[in-house]
Amino acid sequence: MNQIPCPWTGTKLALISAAGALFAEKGTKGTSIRAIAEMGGTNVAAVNYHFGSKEKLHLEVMRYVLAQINLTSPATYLADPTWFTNDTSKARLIEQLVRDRFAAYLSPNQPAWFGRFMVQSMSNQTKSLETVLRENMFPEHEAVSEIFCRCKADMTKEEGRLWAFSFVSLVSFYVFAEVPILLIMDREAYGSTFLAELEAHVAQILIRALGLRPRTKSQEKQ
Amino acid sequence: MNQIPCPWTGTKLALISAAGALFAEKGTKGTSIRAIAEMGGTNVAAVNYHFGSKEKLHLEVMRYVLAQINLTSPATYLADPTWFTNDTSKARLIEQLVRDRFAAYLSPNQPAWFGRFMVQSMSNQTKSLETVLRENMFPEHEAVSEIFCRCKADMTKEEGRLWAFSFVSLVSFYVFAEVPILLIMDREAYGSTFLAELEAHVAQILIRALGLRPRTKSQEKQ
DNA sequence: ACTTGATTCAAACAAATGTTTGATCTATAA
DNA sequence: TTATAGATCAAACATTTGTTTGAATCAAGT
Repeated sequence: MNQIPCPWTGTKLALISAAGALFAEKGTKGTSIRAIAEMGGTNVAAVNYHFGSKEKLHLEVMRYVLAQINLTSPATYLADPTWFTNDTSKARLIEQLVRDRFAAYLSPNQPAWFGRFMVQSMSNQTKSLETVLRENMFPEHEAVSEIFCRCKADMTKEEGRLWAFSFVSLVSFYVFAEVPILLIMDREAYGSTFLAELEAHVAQILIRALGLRPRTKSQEKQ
Repeated sequence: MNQIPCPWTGTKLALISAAGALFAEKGTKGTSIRAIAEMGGTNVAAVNYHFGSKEKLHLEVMRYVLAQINLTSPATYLADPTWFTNDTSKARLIEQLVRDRFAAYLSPNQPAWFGRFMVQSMSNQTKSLETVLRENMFPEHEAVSEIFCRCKADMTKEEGRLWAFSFVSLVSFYVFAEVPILLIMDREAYGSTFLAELEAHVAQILIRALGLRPRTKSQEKQ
């Protein structure tokens, strides 16, 4: 059978997976190269051989995660003007954006450490972070801003950016504050029905705040 | 002159301040006791003498920050039923809540490391975190939930908790993602006028999402 | 079989880590 | 002054850290 071309295979992939899981749990500083090597089923020297250093491995894990989550690019929606023809359609787009994010970072289909790893990486100022921000996050954020600009009349570019921040914050909070949230809600983990509730809640806030005409009762039921 | 009673003085205070600033920047694991001692103007042994261990110092810094930010307890607003008499008043309460949070974590009056330190502490699961959560954050969150319950008809306790999460997320994102945000907005730091814009933006989202009657144009001008 | 280049490994390296020790300093009270 | 308890300090402790080294192993090509 044909092999899907993937830049991460064998030992490199094993190290990235191990490092990702450990970085997510204990932080970059908190996990040793020895722990990574052991979980990856290889030797202490492997990390420096394959990646050059611990920090370069960290950068590679970030790239790997961003490639794997395969978030539908907001620019895709932007290219289809039919989304912006009426309020109902705009509302559906917002729901879709929220659904995409939840799927990317909180879906049970994803390795559990994806979300926490990104949060850990975001909250520490490193060169790796700035690199990844410029490569991936900035263009994505601009696209989301543009979407919000088109969803509400008289919205400036700058206001659009603030809406994009609010959008991201509402979703990523459930990754960032997973521990306190689960403690407060008295749950072991995010279940799929709970995630669906959260998704609906977040989408509703944005849709109403944007002043998009809410769907009728019958549509809501469906 | 009378001295205000404060459990943190002298060397202990110097160590807490130094540790807080360093923890905020580099994380708990990323800062050494030696660095803390040097910045605190004392010796390496001081940390273990005054606090017992690095982790106990971390817990003490959390307690210190929560005591210093002196966030107006949401329970205070809850105790005054006049807030909930009409939509305009409810909207003012939401604005007040947002203002309180911004003042607590992003105001230039506060040491710059307060916010980043709390974010760092929240995103790593430690015993210290769980202790502080139970001591301070849980009751506070319950109060915020209750406020939201009273701001919108037919809101269940569980829905109120989700609203409280959304409220906290919208504000704390500007602390958590300070680095990316400043890069995107092309600024050196949060200025007071920019903070005012953010405050207004967040408050507006919540007020509109709650369906509270927006104030009239003349009131907005004022 | 031999060569070559890439990969793996055990061992060692220097530097940095959190913590402990025992002496020294300081201030208060007898 | 002397005694005492608390605070500070330089030094040392045992681990752990990221990284390097050089030999061993493997796979593929000639």
